[in-house]
Amino acid sequence: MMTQADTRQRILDSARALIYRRSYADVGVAEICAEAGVKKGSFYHFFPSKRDLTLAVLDATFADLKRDLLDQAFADDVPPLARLRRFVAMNVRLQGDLHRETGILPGCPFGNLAAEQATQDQALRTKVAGLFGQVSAELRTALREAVAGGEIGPVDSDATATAMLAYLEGVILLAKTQNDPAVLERLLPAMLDIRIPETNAAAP
Amino acid sequence: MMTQADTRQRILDSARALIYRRSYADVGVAEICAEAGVKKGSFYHFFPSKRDLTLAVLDATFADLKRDLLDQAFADDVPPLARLRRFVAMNVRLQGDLHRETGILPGCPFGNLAAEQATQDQALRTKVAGLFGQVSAELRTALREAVAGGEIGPVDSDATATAMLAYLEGVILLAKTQNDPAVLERLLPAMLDIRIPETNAAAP
DNA sequence: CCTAGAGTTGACCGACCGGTCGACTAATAA
DNA sequence: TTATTAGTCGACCGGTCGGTCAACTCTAGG
Repeated sequence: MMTQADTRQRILDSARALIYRRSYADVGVAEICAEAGVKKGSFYHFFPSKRDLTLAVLDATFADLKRDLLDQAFADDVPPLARLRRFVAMNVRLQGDLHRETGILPGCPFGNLAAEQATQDQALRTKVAGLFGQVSAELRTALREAVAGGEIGPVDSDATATAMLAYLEGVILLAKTQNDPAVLERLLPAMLDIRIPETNAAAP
Repeated sequence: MMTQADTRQRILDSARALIYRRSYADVGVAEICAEAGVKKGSFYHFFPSKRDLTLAVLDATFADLKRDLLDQAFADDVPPLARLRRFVAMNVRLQGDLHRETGILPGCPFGNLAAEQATQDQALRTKVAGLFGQVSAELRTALREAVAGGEIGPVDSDATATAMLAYLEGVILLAKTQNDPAVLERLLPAMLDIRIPETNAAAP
Protein backbone atom coordinates (compact mmCIF):
# COMPACT_ATOMS: atom_id res chain seq x y z
CA MET A 1 0.00 0.00 0.00
CA MET A 2 0.97 3.61 -0.37
CA THR A 3 0.54 3.89 3.36
CA GLN A 4 4.11 3.21 4.26
CA ALA A 5 5.72 3.88 7.58
CA ASP A 6 3.90 7.17 8.10
CA THR A 7 1.47 5.24 10.26
CA ARG A 8 2.96 6.80 13.36
CA GLN A 9 2.50 10.24 11.89
CA ARG A 10 -1.13 9.60 11.01
CA ILE A 11 -1.82 8.44 14.56
CA LEU A 12 -0.13 11.57 15.86
CA ASP A 13 -2.13 13.84 13.55
CA SER A 14 -5.47 12.24 14.32
CA ALA A 15 -4.89 12.27 18.04
CA ARG A 16 -3.80 15.87 17.94
CA ALA A 17 -6.88 17.04 16.07
CA LEU A 18 -9.34 15.00 18.11
CA ILE A 19 -7.92 15.85 21.52
CA TYR A 20 -7.67 19.52 20.62
CA ARG A 21 -11.28 19.84 19.48
CA ARG A 22 -12.67 17.74 22.32
CA SER A 23 -10.58 16.67 25.31
CA TYR A 24 -8.04 14.14 26.47
CA ALA A 25 -10.45 11.93 28.37
CA ASP A 26 -13.25 12.06 25.84
CA VAL A 27 -11.18 10.77 22.95
CA GLY A 28 -10.42 7.07 23.07
CA VAL A 29 -7.64 5.07 21.49
CA ALA A 30 -10.15 3.26 19.30
CA GLU A 31 -11.44 6.52 17.84
CA ILE A 32 -7.94 7.82 17.19
CA CYS A 33 -7.11 4.59 15.38
CA ALA A 34 -10.30 4.73 13.30
CA GLU A 35 -9.55 8.31 12.20
CA ALA A 36 -6.00 7.36 11.31
CA GLY A 37 -7.08 4.23 9.45
CA VAL A 38 -4.96 2.08 11.72
CA LYS A 39 -5.72 -0.95 13.82
CA LYS A 40 -5.29 -0.90 17.54
CA GLY A 41 -2.45 -3.42 17.45
CA SER A 42 -0.44 -1.04 15.29
CA PHE A 43 -1.13 1.83 17.64
CA TYR A 44 0.51 0.01 20.52
CA HIS A 45 3.41 -0.90 18.29
CA PHE A 46 4.31 2.78 18.08
CA PHE A 47 3.12 4.15 21.43
CA PRO A 48 3.33 2.33 24.74
CA SER A 49 0.24 4.10 26.07
CA LYS A 50 -2.31 6.80 25.38
CA ARG A 51 -0.43 9.00 27.81
CA ASP A 52 2.84 8.63 25.92
CA LEU A 53 1.04 9.43 22.69
CA THR A 54 -0.26 12.61 24.30
CA LEU A 55 3.24 13.61 25.35
CA ALA A 56 4.31 13.20 21.72
CA VAL A 57 1.27 15.17 20.57
CA LEU A 58 2.26 18.04 22.85
CA ASP A 59 5.77 18.11 21.39
CA ALA A 60 4.46 18.05 17.84
CA THR A 61 1.95 20.79 18.60
CA PHE A 62 4.60 22.98 20.15
CA ALA A 63 6.97 22.43 17.23
CA ASP A 64 4.31 23.72 14.86
CA LEU A 65 3.40 26.56 17.18
CA LYS A 66 7.02 27.62 17.32
CA ARG A 67 7.46 27.52 13.58
CA ASP A 68 4.15 29.13 12.61
CA LEU A 69 3.65 31.55 15.46
CA LEU A 70 6.58 32.20 17.77
CA ASP A 71 9.31 32.38 15.14
CA GLN A 72 7.13 34.58 12.94
CA ALA A 73 5.89 36.90 15.65
CA PHE A 74 9.24 37.36 17.39
CA ALA A 75 11.38 37.71 14.29
CA ASP A 76 13.69 40.71 14.76
CA ASP A 77 12.66 42.51 11.59
CA VAL A 78 10.68 44.92 13.74
CA PRO A 79 11.30 46.47 17.17
CA PRO A 80 10.48 44.42 20.31
CA LEU A 81 7.15 46.08 21.08
CA ALA A 82 6.00 45.60 17.51
CA ARG A 83 6.81 41.89 17.89
CA LEU A 84 4.54 41.71 20.91
CA ARG A 85 1.80 43.47 18.95
CA ARG A 86 2.28 40.99 16.13
CA PHE A 87 2.09 38.11 18.61
CA VAL A 88 -1.22 39.42 19.92
CA ALA A 89 -2.63 39.92 16.44
CA MET A 90 -1.62 36.43 15.37
CA ASN A 91 -3.30 34.85 18.37
CA VAL A 92 -6.49 36.78 17.71
CA ARG A 93 -6.45 35.76 14.07
CA LEU A 94 -5.67 32.11 14.83
CA GLN A 95 -8.60 31.56 17.17
CA GLY A 96 -10.84 33.59 14.91
CA ASP A 97 -9.96 31.43 11.91
CA LEU A 98 -10.54 28.26 13.89
CA HIS A 99 -13.91 29.54 15.03
CA ARG A 100 -14.97 30.54 11.55
CA GLU A 101 -13.95 27.20 10.06
CA THR A 102 -15.34 24.87 12.70
CA GLY A 103 -17.95 26.85 14.62
CA ILE A 104 -16.12 26.26 17.86
CA LEU A 105 -13.36 28.15 19.60
CA PRO A 106 -11.10 25.37 20.84
CA GLY A 107 -8.81 27.48 23.00
CA CYS A 108 -5.19 26.69 23.79
CA PRO A 109 -4.17 23.04 23.40
CA PHE A 110 -1.73 23.35 26.30
CA GLY A 111 -4.02 25.23 28.62
CA ASN A 112 -6.86 22.84 27.94
CA LEU A 113 -4.77 19.82 28.79
CA ALA A 114 -3.30 21.45 31.88
CA ALA A 115 -6.73 22.35 33.21
CA GLU A 116 -7.95 18.82 32.65
CA GLN A 117 -4.98 16.70 33.68
CA ALA A 118 -2.57 18.77 35.78
CA THR A 119 -3.84 17.38 39.08
CA GLN A 120 -3.85 13.78 37.90
CA ASP A 121 -0.86 13.19 35.67
CA GLN A 122 2.43 14.73 36.72
CA ALA A 123 4.15 13.87 33.45
CA LEU A 124 1.57 15.75 31.43
CA ARG A 125 1.58 18.62 33.91
CA THR A 126 5.35 19.14 33.86
CA LYS A 127 5.44 18.75 30.09
CA VAL A 128 2.92 21.57 29.69
CA ALA A 129 4.74 23.63 32.30
CA GLY A 130 7.91 23.30 30.24
CA LEU A 131 6.18 24.38 27.05
CA PHE A 132 4.63 27.37 28.83
CA GLY A 133 8.14 28.21 29.97
CA GLN A 134 9.37 28.27 26.39
CA VAL A 135 6.58 30.61 25.34
CA SER A 136 7.17 32.99 28.22
CA ALA A 137 10.88 32.92 27.41
CA GLU A 138 10.09 34.45 24.02
CA LEU A 139 8.00 37.13 25.67
CA ARG A 140 10.76 37.77 28.20
CA THR A 141 13.38 38.23 25.51
CA ALA A 142 11.21 40.72 23.68
CA LEU A 143 10.57 42.59 26.92
CA ARG A 144 14.26 42.73 27.78
CA GLU A 145 15.08 44.11 24.38
CA ALA A 146 12.27 46.63 24.70
CA VAL A 147 13.72 47.80 28.01
CA ALA A 148 17.27 47.85 26.65
CA GLY A 149 16.14 49.83 23.62
CA GLY A 150 14.27 52.33 25.75
CA GLU A 151 10.88 51.42 24.28
CA ILE A 152 9.55 50.82 27.77
CA GLY A 153 10.73 51.59 31.28
CA PRO A 154 12.39 49.03 33.54
CA VAL A 155 10.28 46.00 34.48
CA ASP A 156 10.72 42.57 36.00
CA SER A 157 10.88 41.03 32.55
CA ASP A 158 10.51 37.50 33.89
CA ALA A 159 7.39 38.19 35.95
CA THR A 160 5.92 40.44 33.26
CA ALA A 161 6.43 37.79 30.59
CA THR A 162 4.69 35.18 32.75
CA ALA A 163 1.89 37.62 33.51
CA MET A 164 1.40 38.28 29.79
CA LEU A 165 1.20 34.55 29.13
CA ALA A 166 -1.29 34.17 31.97
CA TYR A 167 -3.42 36.95 30.54
CA LEU A 168 -3.28 35.34 27.10
CA GLU A 169 -4.39 32.01 28.53
CA GLY A 170 -7.16 33.61 30.55
CA VAL A 171 -8.54 35.61 27.66
CA ILE A 172 -8.49 32.53 25.44
CA LEU A 173 -10.30 30.55 28.13
CA LEU A 174 -12.98 33.20 28.48
CA ALA A 175 -13.39 33.38 24.72
CA LYS A 176 -13.75 29.61 24.63
CA THR A 177 -16.31 29.72 27.42
CA GLN A 178 -18.37 32.24 25.47
CA ASN A 179 -17.46 30.61 22.16
CA ASP A 180 -16.88 34.10 20.85
CA PRO A 181 -13.70 35.32 19.16
CA ALA A 182 -14.76 38.94 19.72
CA VAL A 183 -13.64 38.53 23.32
CA LEU A 184 -10.09 38.09 22.09
CA GLU A 185 -10.27 41.10 19.79
CA ARG A 186 -11.52 43.34 22.55
CA LEU A 187 -9.38 42.15 25.44
CA LEU A 188 -6.12 40.73 24.16
CA PRO A 189 -4.43 43.99 23.07
CA ALA A 190 -4.38 45.01 26.74
CA MET A 191 -1.73 42.32 27.17
CA LEU A 192 0.77 44.83 25.87
CA ASP A 193 0.16 47.16 28.80
CA ILE A 194 0.87 44.64 31.53
CA ARG A 195 3.89 45.64 33.61
CA ILE A 196 5.28 44.11 36.75
CA PRO A 197 7.97 46.33 38.29
CA GLU A 198 11.22 44.99 39.65
CA THR A 199 11.28 44.09 43.30
CA ASN A 200 14.28 45.90 44.69
CA ALA A 201 15.73 43.17 46.89
CA ALA A 202 18.04 45.72 48.38
CA ALA A 203 18.29 44.89 52.07
CA PRO A 204 19.69 47.61 54.40
CA MET B 1 -31.48 5.47 59.61
CA MET B 2 -30.09 8.86 60.50
CA THR B 3 -29.31 9.30 56.82
CA GLN B 4 -32.57 10.97 56.03
CA ALA B 5 -33.34 12.95 52.95
CA ASP B 6 -29.89 14.57 52.82
CA THR B 7 -28.92 11.90 50.31
CA ARG B 8 -29.15 14.41 47.52
CA GLN B 9 -26.88 16.77 49.41
CA ARG B 10 -24.29 14.07 50.05
CA ILE B 11 -24.24 13.18 46.35
CA LEU B 12 -23.81 16.86 45.55
CA ASP B 13 -20.96 17.28 48.03
CA SER B 14 -19.08 14.18 46.94
CA ALA B 15 -19.41 15.03 43.28
CA ARG B 16 -18.27 18.56 43.88
CA ALA B 17 -15.14 17.53 45.76
CA LEU B 18 -14.19 14.73 43.37
CA ILE B 19 -14.75 16.67 40.17
CA TYR B 20 -12.92 19.69 41.54
CA ARG B 21 -9.80 17.75 42.56
CA ARG B 22 -9.75 15.63 39.43
CA SER B 23 -11.94 16.32 36.40
CA TYR B 24 -15.42 15.85 35.03
CA ALA B 25 -14.62 12.94 32.77
CA ASP B 26 -12.34 11.11 35.18
CA VAL B 27 -14.90 10.88 37.95
CA GLY B 28 -17.61 8.32 37.37
CA VAL B 29 -21.09 8.06 38.80
CA ALA B 30 -20.12 4.88 40.62
CA GLU B 31 -17.27 6.62 42.44
CA ILE B 32 -19.45 9.56 43.40
CA CYS B 33 -22.03 7.16 44.81
CA ALA B 34 -19.42 5.21 46.74
CA GLU B 35 -18.06 8.39 48.34
CA ALA B 36 -21.54 9.52 49.25
CA GLY B 37 -22.50 6.11 50.62
CA VAL B 38 -25.36 5.87 48.17
CA LYS B 39 -26.38 3.27 45.65
CA LYS B 40 -26.51 4.04 42.01
CA GLY B 41 -30.26 3.63 41.85
CA SER B 42 -30.67 6.38 44.43
CA PHE B 43 -28.40 8.64 42.43
CA TYR B 44 -30.69 8.45 39.44
CA HIS B 45 -33.66 9.06 41.67
CA PHE B 46 -32.34 12.53 42.39
CA PHE B 47 -30.46 13.42 39.20
CA PRO B 48 -31.54 12.48 35.70
CA SER B 49 -27.95 12.34 34.48
CA LYS B 50 -24.35 13.00 35.39
CA ARG B 51 -24.54 16.17 33.36
CA ASP B 52 -27.52 17.49 35.32
CA LEU B 53 -25.73 16.68 38.55
CA THR B 54 -22.79 18.74 37.31
CA LEU B 55 -25.04 21.68 36.54
CA ALA B 56 -26.30 21.49 40.14
CA VAL B 57 -22.72 21.21 41.40
CA LEU B 58 -21.83 24.41 39.55
CA ASP B 59 -24.73 26.27 41.14
CA ALA B 60 -23.83 25.03 44.61
CA THR B 61 -20.18 25.92 44.10
CA PHE B 62 -21.07 29.40 42.96
CA ALA B 63 -23.43 29.94 45.87
CA ASP B 64 -20.60 29.17 48.29
CA LEU B 65 -18.16 31.26 46.31
CA LYS B 66 -20.52 34.19 46.44
CA ARG B 67 -21.08 33.87 50.17
CA ASP B 68 -17.49 33.18 51.20
CA LEU B 69 -15.58 35.23 48.68
CA LEU B 70 -17.54 37.73 46.59
CA ASP B 71 -19.80 39.09 49.33
CA GLN B 72 -16.84 39.35 51.69
CA ALA B 73 -14.39 40.89 49.25
CA PHE B 74 -16.80 43.38 47.73
CA ALA B 75 -18.49 44.50 50.94
CA ASP B 76 -18.66 48.29 50.95
CA ASP B 77 -16.92 48.77 54.29
CA VAL B 78 -13.83 49.88 52.37
CA PRO B 79 -13.33 51.94 49.20
CA PRO B 80 -13.69 50.21 45.79
CA LEU B 81 -9.98 49.76 45.11
CA ALA B 82 -9.47 48.24 48.53
CA ARG B 83 -12.21 45.75 47.71
CA LEU B 84 -10.33 44.69 44.61
CA ARG B 85 -7.15 44.31 46.66
CA ARG B 86 -9.08 42.22 49.16
CA PHE B 87 -10.46 40.08 46.33
CA VAL B 88 -6.94 39.42 45.05
CA ALA B 89 -5.64 38.59 48.51
CA MET B 90 -8.50 36.19 49.17
CA ASN B 91 -7.89 34.34 45.93
CA VAL B 92 -4.20 34.01 46.70
CA ARG B 93 -4.95 32.72 50.18
CA LEU B 94 -7.64 30.32 48.99
CA GLN B 95 -5.47 28.50 46.48
CA GLY B 96 -2.55 28.58 48.89
CA ASP B 97 -4.61 26.95 51.61
CA LEU B 98 -5.87 24.29 49.23
CA HIS B 99 -2.32 23.55 48.12
CA ARG B 100 -1.02 23.32 51.66
CA GLU B 101 -3.82 21.00 52.74
CA THR B 102 -3.90 18.66 49.77
CA GLY B 103 -0.55 19.02 48.02
CA ILE B 104 -2.26 20.01 44.83
CA LEU B 105 -3.39 23.33 43.45
CA PRO B 106 -6.77 22.52 41.93
CA GLY B 107 -7.36 25.81 40.17
CA CYS B 108 -10.75 27.33 39.44
CA PRO B 109 -13.68 24.89 39.38
CA PHE B 110 -15.39 26.90 36.65
CA GLY B 111 -12.34 27.44 34.51
CA ASN B 112 -11.40 23.78 34.77
CA LEU B 113 -14.80 22.63 33.61
CA ALA B 114 -14.95 25.18 30.83
CA ALA B 115 -11.58 24.14 29.48
CA GLU B 116 -12.60 20.51 29.52
CA GLN B 117 -16.20 20.61 28.35
CA ALA B 118 -16.92 23.93 26.63
CA THR B 119 -16.53 22.49 23.14
CA GLN B 120 -18.61 19.40 23.86
CA ASP B 121 -21.50 20.35 26.10
CA GLN B 122 -23.28 23.60 25.38
CA ALA B 123 -25.32 23.46 28.60
CA LEU B 124 -22.21 23.27 30.73
CA ARG B 125 -20.50 25.93 28.65
CA THR B 126 -23.30 28.47 28.90
CA LYS B 127 -23.73 27.73 32.59
CA VAL B 128 -20.09 28.54 33.27
CA ALA B 129 -20.31 31.58 31.01
CA GLY B 130 -23.18 32.85 33.13
CA LEU B 131 -21.27 32.35 36.36
CA PHE B 132 -18.24 34.11 34.93
CA GLY B 133 -20.58 36.93 34.04
CA GLN B 134 -21.71 37.23 37.65
CA VAL B 135 -18.13 37.41 38.88
CA SER B 136 -17.15 40.05 36.35
CA ALA B 137 -20.27 41.99 37.29
CA GLU B 138 -18.89 42.35 40.82
CA LEU B 139 -15.58 43.56 39.45
CA ARG B 140 -17.38 45.97 37.14
CA THR B 141 -19.38 47.48 39.96
CA ALA B 142 -16.25 48.06 42.01
CA LEU B 143 -14.54 49.62 39.00
CA ARG B 144 -17.45 51.95 38.31
CA GLU B 145 -17.48 53.08 41.88
CA ALA B 146 -13.73 53.57 41.79
CA VAL B 147 -14.13 55.77 38.72
CA ALA B 148 -17.06 57.66 40.21
CA GLY B 149 -15.12 58.25 43.41
CA GLY B 150 -12.09 59.46 41.54
CA GLU B 151 -9.87 56.63 42.74
CA ILE B 152 -8.97 55.84 39.16
CA GLY B 153 -9.38 57.58 35.84
CA PRO B 154 -12.12 56.73 33.34
CA VAL B 155 -12.06 53.20 31.93
CA ASP B 156 -14.32 50.85 30.02
CA SER B 157 -15.45 49.24 33.23
CA ASP B 158 -17.10 46.35 31.46
CA ALA B 159 -14.07 45.38 29.37
CA THR B 160 -11.70 46.02 32.25
CA ALA B 161 -13.71 43.82 34.59
CA THR B 162 -13.69 41.00 32.05
CA ALA B 163 -9.97 41.48 31.50
CA MET B 164 -9.35 41.27 35.23
CA LEU B 165 -11.33 38.04 35.40
CA ALA B 166 -9.38 36.67 32.44
CA TYR B 167 -6.12 37.53 34.12
CA LEU B 168 -7.28 35.87 37.33
CA GLU B 169 -8.20 32.71 35.45
CA GLY B 170 -4.94 32.71 33.54
CA VAL B 171 -2.78 33.16 36.61
CA ILE B 172 -4.66 30.41 38.42
CA LEU B 173 -4.20 28.12 35.43
CA LEU B 174 -0.48 28.80 35.32
CA ALA B 175 -0.17 28.22 39.05
CA LYS B 176 -2.04 24.94 38.64
CA THR B 177 0.25 23.93 35.79
CA GLN B 178 3.29 24.56 37.96
CA ASN B 179 1.49 23.33 41.07
CA ASP B 180 2.95 26.33 42.83
CA PRO B 181 0.96 28.91 44.79
CA ALA B 182 3.90 31.32 44.66
CA VAL B 183 2.89 32.09 41.08
CA LEU B 184 -0.31 33.59 42.39
CA GLU B 185 1.44 35.64 45.05
CA ARG B 186 3.84 37.09 42.54
CA LEU B 187 1.53 37.72 39.62
CA LEU B 188 -2.00 38.27 40.83
CA PRO B 189 -1.57 41.73 42.39
CA ALA B 190 -0.91 43.06 38.90
CA MET B 191 -4.59 42.41 38.23
CA LEU B 192 -5.27 45.74 39.94
CA ASP B 193 -3.31 47.66 37.31
CA ILE B 194 -5.23 46.35 34.30
CA ARG B 195 -7.07 49.14 32.49
CA ILE B 196 -8.95 49.10 29.24
CA PRO B 197 -9.83 52.62 28.11
CA GLU B 198 -13.23 53.55 26.73
CA THR B 199 -13.64 53.31 22.99
CA ASN B 200 -15.05 56.66 21.98
CA ALA B 201 -17.73 55.49 19.58
CA ALA B 202 -18.13 59.07 18.45
CA ALA B 203 -18.78 58.88 14.72
CA PRO B 204 -18.39 62.09 12.66
C1' DC C 1 -55.46 0.22 59.27
C1' DC C 2 -54.61 1.01 54.60
C1' DT C 3 -52.73 3.17 50.83
C1' DA C 4 -49.78 6.16 48.07
C1' DG C 5 -45.68 7.83 47.06
C1' DA C 6 -40.97 9.11 48.16
C1' DG C 7 -36.80 6.92 48.77
C1' DT C 8 -33.70 2.83 48.50
C1' DT C 9 -31.57 -1.16 46.77
C1' DG C 10 -28.64 -4.17 43.92
C1' DA C 11 -28.73 -6.72 39.96
C1' DC C 12 -28.37 -5.78 35.32
C1' DC C 13 -27.66 -3.52 30.45
C1' DG C 14 -24.92 -2.76 26.15
C1' DA C 15 -21.20 -0.08 24.98
C1' DC C 16 -16.86 1.24 25.49
C1' DC C 17 -12.37 1.74 27.99
C1' DG C 18 -7.04 1.15 27.62
C1' DG C 19 -4.27 -2.45 26.68
C1' DT C 20 -2.50 -7.44 25.19
C1' DC C 21 -1.27 -11.05 22.18
C1' DG C 22 -0.14 -14.39 18.78
C1' DA C 23 -0.42 -14.94 13.95
C1' DC C 24 0.75 -13.00 9.87
C1' DT C 25 3.20 -10.11 5.99
C1' DA C 26 6.79 -7.81 3.77
C1' DA C 27 11.19 -6.08 3.42
C1' DT C 28 15.98 -6.46 4.53
C1' DA C 29 20.43 -8.48 5.44
C1' DA C 30 23.63 -12.34 5.66
C1' DT D 1 17.93 -19.02 0.23
C1' DT D 2 17.12 -18.34 4.75
C1' DA D 3 16.82 -15.87 9.13
C1' DT D 4 15.55 -11.68 11.16
C1' DT D 5 12.69 -8.09 12.20
C1' DA D 6 9.63 -4.04 11.85
C1' DG D 7 5.06 -3.47 10.99
C1' DT D 8 0.16 -4.98 10.54
C1' DC D 9 -3.85 -7.11 11.96
C1' DG D 10 -8.05 -8.39 14.52
C1' DA D 11 -9.69 -11.07 18.09
C1' DC D 12 -9.66 -10.75 22.80
C1' DC D 13 -9.00 -9.26 27.96
C1' DG D 14 -11.01 -7.59 32.46
C1' DG D 15 -12.89 -3.64 33.93
C1' DT D 16 -15.63 0.44 33.88
C1' DC D 17 -18.81 3.63 31.73
C1' DG D 18 -23.54 6.06 32.21
C1' DG D 19 -27.88 4.52 32.81
C1' DT D 20 -32.19 1.28 33.73
C1' DC D 21 -35.35 -1.36 36.30
C1' DA D 22 -38.45 -4.03 39.22
C1' DA D 23 -38.80 -4.97 43.76
C1' DC D 24 -38.55 -3.39 48.23
C1' DT D 25 -38.95 -0.31 52.74
C1' DC D 26 -40.40 3.46 55.07
C1' DT D 27 -43.40 7.11 56.33
C1' DA D 28 -47.16 10.41 56.19
C1' DG D 29 -52.19 11.21 55.27
C1' DG D 30 -56.76 9.78 55.14
